[in-house]
Amino acid sequence: MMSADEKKPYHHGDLRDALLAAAEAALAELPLEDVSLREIARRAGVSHAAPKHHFSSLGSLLGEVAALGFERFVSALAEAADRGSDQSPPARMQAMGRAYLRFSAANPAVYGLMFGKKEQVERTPHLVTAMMAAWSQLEMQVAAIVGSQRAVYGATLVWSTVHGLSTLKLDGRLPPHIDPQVAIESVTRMLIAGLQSDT
Amino acid sequence: MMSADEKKPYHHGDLRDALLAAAEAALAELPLEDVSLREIARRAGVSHAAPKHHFSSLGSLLGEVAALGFERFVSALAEAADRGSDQSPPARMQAMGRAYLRFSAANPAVYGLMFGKKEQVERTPHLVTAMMAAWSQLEMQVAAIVGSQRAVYGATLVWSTVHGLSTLKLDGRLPPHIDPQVAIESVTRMLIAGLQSDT
DNA sequence: AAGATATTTTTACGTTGTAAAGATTAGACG
DNA sequence: CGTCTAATCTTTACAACGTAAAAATATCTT
Repeated sequence: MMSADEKKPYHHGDLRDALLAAAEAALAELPLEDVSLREIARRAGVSHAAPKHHFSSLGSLLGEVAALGFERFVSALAEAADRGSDQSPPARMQAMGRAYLRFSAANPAVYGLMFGKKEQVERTPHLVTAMMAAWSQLEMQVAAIVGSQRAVYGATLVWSTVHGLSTLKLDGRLPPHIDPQVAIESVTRMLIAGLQSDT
Repeated sequence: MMSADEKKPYHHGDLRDALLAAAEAALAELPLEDVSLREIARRAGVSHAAPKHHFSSLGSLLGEVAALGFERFVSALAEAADRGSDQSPPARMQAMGRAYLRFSAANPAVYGLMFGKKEQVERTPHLVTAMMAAWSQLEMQVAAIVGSQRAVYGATLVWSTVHGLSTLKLDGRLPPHIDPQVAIESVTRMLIAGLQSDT
């Protein structure tokens, strides 16, 4: 008995989810370097070695957090695309660009995990499939603009650009006189022009 | 007496440079997470606390390494631009894009430091000025294509894209069927088209 | 030559990730 | 209903880290 989503079925509670939640909370509050296994365990109210039975290492825990991040990420972009489903493909693309930047700004630490800022993030199978889903989503949107032939490198262009802008901003590598909110608009505009010009 | 750039003026040697060299060597051989202060000191043949008098912390040492990296980076791009000084601005731009990717591929760890992959990299004054020099260089090249009016956001587009492609590649976030060597060509081509289309 | 100063080592503390051994409790089975 | 087994959690332990302070050593100045 005792279905998986009820609250305290076991000895202490279903620690696995509690640890993932604690990890996300820690990531939201602390600098990335301070998000340790022991800190996460502390927040979940268990001893520092308790996570061992649910995650073989800190890396596998963070890998799972990154995978969940990718899933929320895909949802956020899909929602943006759906909201503009009556618009032209380029307009949808621009909406997705905005949503992308909004996600990275709202979840800087998780975004960092997703894109490999922390070395020790394990490539969980879950993470790999979530990454692939994100890529497929983008490629489809780009295909609607340039055709499936050129979608691969078109998607590479788009993702590189939006990811680059996000990370430059998050890591403080953008000159101070540049407003990312403004930048994303002009950048996506030029981006789409570049896509369309490619015969 | 004893000018600053002569070799062994002090007690043990000029440790400062030795530490910087040891750090770069360690970065070239070890995963970023294993590049510790103690490991660097070990390689320089001194005790683990010796660096304290030359660098107040690991972060300040790495900050200096990043600054030196930016200087080599600027040189590499400048060389690429100079070699094509008889070509059109767009062709120069493309050459710089190639050089950019080549640098990041040849110095992955230092590149990571330069762009904030490791949290604890201190924003040394030296680092800040080196970063600004890199930005100015790019902005000038872009201005040659789109005019100084639109150079700011044009440069943002270009840097975002090339940085994004570099990091996606270095962090293994690019789908396996994409060849970065090929990608940089088509990406810069579309990029330049996008720049020029922006009226 | 001797004192002052800069440099390096030794020692120490609190932190981390991970492993192994011990305790505790839930679920299965008789 | 009681006992046994296996999963879960805690305790304990170890090697590594960054940083600080104290002790030692060599250099520079006078």
